[in-house]
Order: sequence, then structure tokens, then C-alpha cells
Amino acid sequence: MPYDPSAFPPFAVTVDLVVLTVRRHSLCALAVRRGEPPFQGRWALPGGFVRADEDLAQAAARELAEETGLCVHDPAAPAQDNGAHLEQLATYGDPKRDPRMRVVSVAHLALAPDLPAPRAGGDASNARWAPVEELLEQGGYGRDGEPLAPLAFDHAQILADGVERARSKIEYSSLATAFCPPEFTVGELRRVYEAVWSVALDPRNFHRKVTGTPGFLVPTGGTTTRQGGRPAQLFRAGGATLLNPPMLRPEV
Amino acid sequence: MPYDPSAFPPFAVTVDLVVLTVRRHSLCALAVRRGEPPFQGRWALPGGFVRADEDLAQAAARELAEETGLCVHDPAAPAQDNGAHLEQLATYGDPKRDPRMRVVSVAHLALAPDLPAPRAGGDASNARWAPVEELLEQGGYGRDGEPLAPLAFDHAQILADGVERARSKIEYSSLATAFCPPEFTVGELRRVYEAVWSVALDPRNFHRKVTGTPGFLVPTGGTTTRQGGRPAQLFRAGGATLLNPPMLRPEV
DNA sequence: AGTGCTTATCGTCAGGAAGACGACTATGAT
DNA sequence: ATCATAGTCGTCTTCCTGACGATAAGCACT
Repeated sequence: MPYDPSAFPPFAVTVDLVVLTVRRHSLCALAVRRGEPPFQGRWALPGGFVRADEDLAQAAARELAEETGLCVHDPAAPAQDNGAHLEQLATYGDPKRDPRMRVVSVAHLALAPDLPAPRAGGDASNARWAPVEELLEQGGYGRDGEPLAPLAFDHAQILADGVERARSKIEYSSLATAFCPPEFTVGELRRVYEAVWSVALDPRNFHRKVTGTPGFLVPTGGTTTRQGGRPAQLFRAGGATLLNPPMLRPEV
Repeated sequence: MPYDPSAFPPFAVTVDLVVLTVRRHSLCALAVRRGEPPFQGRWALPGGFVRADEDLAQAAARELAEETGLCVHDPAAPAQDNGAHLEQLATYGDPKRDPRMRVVSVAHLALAPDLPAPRAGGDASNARWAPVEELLEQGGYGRDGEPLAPLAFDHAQILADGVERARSKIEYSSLATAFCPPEFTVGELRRVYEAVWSVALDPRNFHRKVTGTPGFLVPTGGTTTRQGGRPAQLFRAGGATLLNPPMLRPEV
């Protein structure tokens, strides 16, 4: 097929973000309220158009910074504060996914430590952290009595895919540390796993597993009692990114 | 940000295919020769523009059928012959990846049993199965003395990502059966793992593992001696898609 | 028919990882 | 002082895996 500029249809390309964090022992995602049609007033994932001279990862990092103030954790400069993990998730291109025009959205997954409060153009009522089950369930009412509608566009599917990616990826990688502050305890890391998987883990076996995996955790020497009880050692994330053998998610 | 049709730049969207198969004990990918600039005469991954009314998966399945004659294995109609596995791989959108214009390519990964011969518009010299190491190595000469140049565009990166996806995914899923014909023996399945991972596996432990994993293999009752030696039982792929515990890839 | 070669299949054994769970330690709250 | 809370170390049993011996059942020779 020869090259013919008129032979292909034009598309709009956007990035949408699944931004996950752990708050109050549950896995939460960032949602923003849509200010204009279609789906005006409904909750949606943050996102926006990819600019003409921008790579997809750059666009996702820019949107993430605009919505949350988070910087992407640069693998080259590890021990950086407030750094989030960002990776491409999948691309959604159903011809009817946006009623206005043909839009292909490259979804990205971001994992971040617990943050003070979201901001979306300075208006706090238009952005919030919501438990993922709340965003994914049809109907019902939110914590503040607000009626829940499904997320706009195909964002429920995107969110579900992002959550599933995160749930499976913390099994065999050290990604769970992306939900933790730079220094954290074994118990805090365990509570991340418990929140993401919605399970209870045995503290003793978990401690043995994570401290016994070479390169996963590096002790910093400090201790903390911020969780109450006996002081716990503080750790940083080690250099290992792949866990072998993996963490096992309890069935059911 | 209000909706403004002129506010976003137009993109071309394509699908590129990493089609993998196992031939003569090595992992091979489908490559096509480019007939026009840029990269004229160089090898590339098959692919093409997404049409205006087409889903991304549809476009990938159409391209796959055009290049190989393969039908995508429909999960709804399992025991189908000549069915290939097709899944989305990742999306590549560097602004400079295509010198002509801004192109975003949604790469897909296809796994197929060994096929007779590739066809690309009927011209056999413009399509071939090549071992992935041959396509990924820089310089050197191919099997027929033809000088090897790197794949066109960023296709070497896409191929490398696809191969890595396949290598890791057969660890924890039953995907390796997609490289096998509808009925196959344990030894044939083992040779798939050995080719994809480039390792040697113990036949006895492999046999114990795969026959002991519930839902992985279903005996059909038949036997075959097509590999020589003692007749082997024939199996079909069982319903299980996730292997728990996974197959372990030997380190190094 | 017998020998050798090939592949398939079953069995045994030792080492390691993980789940269940007891015991002890070190803090803050009452 | 006592209790509640979390963290940390051990033990025991069970399961899985890797290493490898042994047998089975075809084919190609002689």
C-alpha cells in the first residue's frame, strides 16, 4: 500500500490516568468531576490530550503533575521524595467510546504514597480520592450521601484494568513500596498489601518473607513508633525490582 | 479546559504486530520487507492503519489475517483449528518514531502454531519467519547471506517487548499451548518452553508439573509417535488460563 | 530376533519455601 | 502496675521443586 496522506483517518490521542494510593486501609483512586459535556457532572479519570511534540510518557507525567503535583520517580535518581511510579497500562480505542469524535486513549497507571488532598484546577470539590470499590460499583451512594453514577466514558473498565494490574504486579515486583513514603516499616508495607489485596496477612510470615528477600528492603537504622506499639525498624526500598520467589496472594 | 475541536493535534493510529511462532526449536517472528520509503527494503513488523470504524483489536485481527491467514482464537469457540492468540502489547508514540508524521502505534502480540509459509500480498520474498535473535541483533548476516539491518522504525524495541511479554507470560499462564497444534504431547509443549526460554528443561519434572496442574492439560485419549521414540499421550489445552503455582523459568 | 537409540513416564529423595502459630519484646495508655 | 498494641524471632508441618535412577515402548539397523 503506497503512502497516501489521505489514506488514514485522523484520531485524537489522549492519556488517561489511573492514580492509586492507599488511604485509611483501602485502595483509592483519583477521580475528577467533569465540567462539560459529555458526561457533565459525572466522575471520570484525570486525563487530557497528548500535545503535538510530546511523548506518551511525557504527556502522562505532565497530566499527573497538573492533577496531583506529583513528580514521576526517576529511576536514575532513586531516593527522591514525593516520587510516584508511572507506567503505561493499555490503550482503549473503541470507535464509540467518545461520542464527539474518534479518540484513542493511552491509559497509564500511577502509584503514589498517601497524599494530603487532591487539587484539580484549585477546586477541591472537583477532585477526590475514592475507594476503588466505590468507583466501580454501579449505583448506590457515596460516603457523603452523593448519588453514585458509573464513571464517564469507558473509565470504569480502565480503572478495573489498572487495579488488576496493580494487584498482580505487587506479587512479583517491589512496586508496593511505591505506595509507601521514602522510609517505612514492615508493618506499613504489610498494610499496603492488605489494602490492595483486601486480605489479612500473617505479620510474622510477612516479616520473614520481606526481610528475607535480598534487595527488597534496606534498613536505614532508624526506628519509629508512629503506628503505636513497639518501635519498628525503618527501611528504604532496595534496588531489587523483581521478587523471586514472588509474594503469594492468598486465594479467595 | 473547555472542549475545542481545534485544541488537539491530529494523529495517525496504526497497529503493529509481533507474531511469534516456534519453528525448528527456536522462537521466530514474522517480518515483512518494506516496499516504500522510509526504510525501503528494510525488514519491519507487519502492521497498518486503523480504519475509521474499527476497534483496535479488530484492526489487529484484520492485519493478522491479511498477513498470515490466521483467525484469532475466539474464547467463545475454543476447540478451533488454526486459531491464534492475540493480545494488546503496548503503545508507542514517540513524536519522531515516524519521520513522515505523528503516528501512534498500538502494538499487539500474536502467538501461533508453526505455519507452512508466510504470505504477504502473495510475494513470499517479502515476508519471512526469522529467529528473534537474528532480528534483534545488530549487523551480521542472515541464514541466506543477506546482510542484516536493524528493523525499521522502533520495531526492534517493539519486538523485544513482545518477546519479553511472551517469555514471562508462559510462566504463569497456559499461553504456551497457543504455540502448539490443537492436539499435542507433553514433549512438544516442553520443546515450546525450551525454545521460548532458550533453556533445557528436565523432561521428568516438566511432565510431573504440567500433568499435575489441574485444568492445564486434558488428555484426548489418542497417542502419537510423530516425535519418534515411545508413543506419547495427546492432550488438548484445558480451561485453566492461569497456572498456580507458575512454571519456574530456570535462572540464567 | 536382537541391539541400540530415542522419547515417554513413573518413582525416590533431599532441600527450600510457606502457612499455622507459640513466645517474647518494647512502647504508650489507663 | 497492668493492659493493649505492634514488632520480631522460632518451630513445625506440608508442599513444591530440582536432581536423577529406572522402566516402557516405539523405530532403525543388523
